[in-house]
Order: sequence, then structure tokens, then C-alpha cells
Amino acid sequence: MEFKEAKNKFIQTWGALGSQWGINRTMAQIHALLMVSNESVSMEDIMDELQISRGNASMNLRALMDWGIVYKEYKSGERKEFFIAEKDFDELAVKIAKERSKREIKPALKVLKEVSTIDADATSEERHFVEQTSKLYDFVLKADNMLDKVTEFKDNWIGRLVIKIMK
Amino acid sequence: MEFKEAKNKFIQTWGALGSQWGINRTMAQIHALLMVSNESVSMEDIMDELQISRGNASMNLRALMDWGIVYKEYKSGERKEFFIAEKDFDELAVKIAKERSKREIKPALKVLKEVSTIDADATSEERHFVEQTSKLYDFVLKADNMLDKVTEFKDNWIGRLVIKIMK
DNA sequence: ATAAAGTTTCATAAATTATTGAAACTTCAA
DNA sequence: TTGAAGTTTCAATAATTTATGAAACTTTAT
Repeated sequence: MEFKEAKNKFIQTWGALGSQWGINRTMAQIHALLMVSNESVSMEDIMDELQISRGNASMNLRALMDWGIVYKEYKSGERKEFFIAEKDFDELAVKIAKERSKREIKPALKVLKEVSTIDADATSEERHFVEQTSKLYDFVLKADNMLDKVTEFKDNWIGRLVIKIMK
Repeated sequence: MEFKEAKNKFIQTWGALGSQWGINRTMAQIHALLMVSNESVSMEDIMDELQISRGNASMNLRALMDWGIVYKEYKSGERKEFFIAEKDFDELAVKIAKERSKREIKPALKVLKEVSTIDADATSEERHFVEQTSKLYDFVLKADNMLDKVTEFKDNWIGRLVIKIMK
């Protein structure tokens, strides 16, 4: 396989992986492109390489910056803006985890709390509902807390974690 | 909030959470319904409660069974099939993790391996590509292994993990 | 063996999500 | 202050994903 083919394959794969995990394809592709780029990349270059429109590029770059995993770079002498990706994967994982927790898990927890605290009538159906949703609340809370804890290990947390788990 | 409202809210929320994580909304909703149900539920009941078609119900139930998180139950005397959800959340998490690893992470790893082992020409661009994709391969592999390890803790792995992390 | 009840499949339709592209806006150099 | 280069926004459109429903298939009781 030659370089160009490999690069393209990587971008496509990363894009597909993203879309399976609730991150839009183009956003993941732009991120992939930036990750493997030596130099910072202009919006023009991104549009050109991924064959996407200006609007699409602009919106997804903004989203990536909102997530804190892509940064703008201003080059002196150049008017244009350039972009670079967070290349520390541990940092990347932490940021993605935090962002998704904030956007998706926290709101779901709120609802779980609400529905698990209705005052259950005497019917076994209602008691079962309250029991299950309470257990689920505890479970999701624990899982989410784990993500928070993980963010305290700035340095290679997955490595440490694996070592700990394996004893 | 009364029971019916709470139940509905829970099903909607679980469905939304699912769709944000790459599991289709109806599949997650059916799972939610089964989780909070006292008794096993027939396909008719599911169709009725979620207001979905027979085909949709059938396909998503099949998917849930493929994932190993919903089971069929045959009641003696009844011709109809009934369904129940895996209600052990640890078991549920393990099964979902395994399934997604198999379907999504493993294939991505294969591609990462391929593209990271092209013989890099002398250009710094190509060397950088190989370096980055190699590092990413190691990272994803480690993360995936962690999921595998986690499955060895059948009993309340998240709890143990949190304790370990917190020292 | 038959037919009624139950279940699955899949081509088509609907709904959702992502993308385009052109207009509006911003910045900067002269 | 002007206008050219650069950037963002968003209504319209395209692409993708999901759902429908009717036909085909299977099972079971008689």
C-alpha cells in the first residue's frame, strides 16, 4: 500500500468509527486528517482533501474546537487560519469523555433520578419500575464517576488502569 | 409525576441515549421497556406500547437477542413468544462492550495495523503518518484490551474499578 | 393435511441527519 | 473608508438511517 492510499484509508476508517459512536463522519475525518498531518492545515486544504464544502468544513471545525480537540493557529505573514489537532491521545480521550458525559450522560442521569423517585403505588409493577430505575441510576452514576476519576490521571491513564486491573 | 408518565419518560430517554451511542432508538426503547417490566412481554405488547410496526419490532428484537441482552421465553400453554431483558447491569455492560469491540474496534484496529506498516518513504510527511498511526494503534489496542480485561470481573466490575482507581 | 395463529423478511416510504452553497458578515491592508 | 480576502451562517437539498406493511414463511392444533 502506498502513502496516499494508506492516508485515505485511515481517514475513511476513522470517519466510520466516529459515526458509529455518535460523532459525525466529517468531523471525525477532519480530525483524522489533522492528526496525521505534519503541519497545520488550512480550511482550503481540508475542503480540498476531503472534498467537502466550505460550510461543512467550517461547521465541523467549529465543533472540533468546541470539543477542545482541535486548535486554531495563526501564522505570521499569513492572513488565513490554520488548524492543528490535539495529538496527545490520552488528553484526547479525556476531552471526548468529558464532553460526552456533559452532553449526554448528565442529562440522562437527571431524568433517571426524576423517574426513579416517583412515589410508587402499591402495585408490584410500579415498585419494580422504581427498583429498576434506581439501580440503573446508581449504575450509570458509578460509570460516569469513573470517567471523571479517569480524567485525574493526566499521564497515560489507560496504561495505569490496565496495570491496576491486571494486578 | 405519575407512573405512566415516568415510564414513558424513561423509555424516551433511554432511546435517545442509545441513538447517541450508535444503537438505534427503537432497539434501545424496546430494551428500556423490557428492563422495567415485571413480567415478560409479548411482541404485540411491545408494538402496542411503543406504537411501532410488527416488522420494526421483530427486527429490533432479533438485534437485541443477537447482542445477547434480551431473551425469548416460552410460556407453557401460550403459543406466543415472550421477551425478557438482561437485568444484571454489569452483565449488560460487558455484553455491549464485547459486541461493539467485535463489530467496530477490532476491524478498525486491523486497518490501523495495515496503514501503520506501509514502508515509509524518506519524506517527513510519511514518517509522521506512520508514527501517528502506530501510536494510535497502540492506544486503541490498549483501550480495547481494557474492555476485555473488564469482562473478567463478572461481579460488579465498575465498583471494584472505581475503588482501585481511587486507591 | 389443513388452516389459523404467529413470525420474519424486505422493497418501499418516512424520518432524521448531514451537506451544500450563496449571502451575510468580519478583518485587514492600503 | 474601501474593498478584497477570509469566515460563518442557515435555508434548501441530499444522503443516510430507520420504519412500515404486506407477502412469504413457519408452527401448531385438530
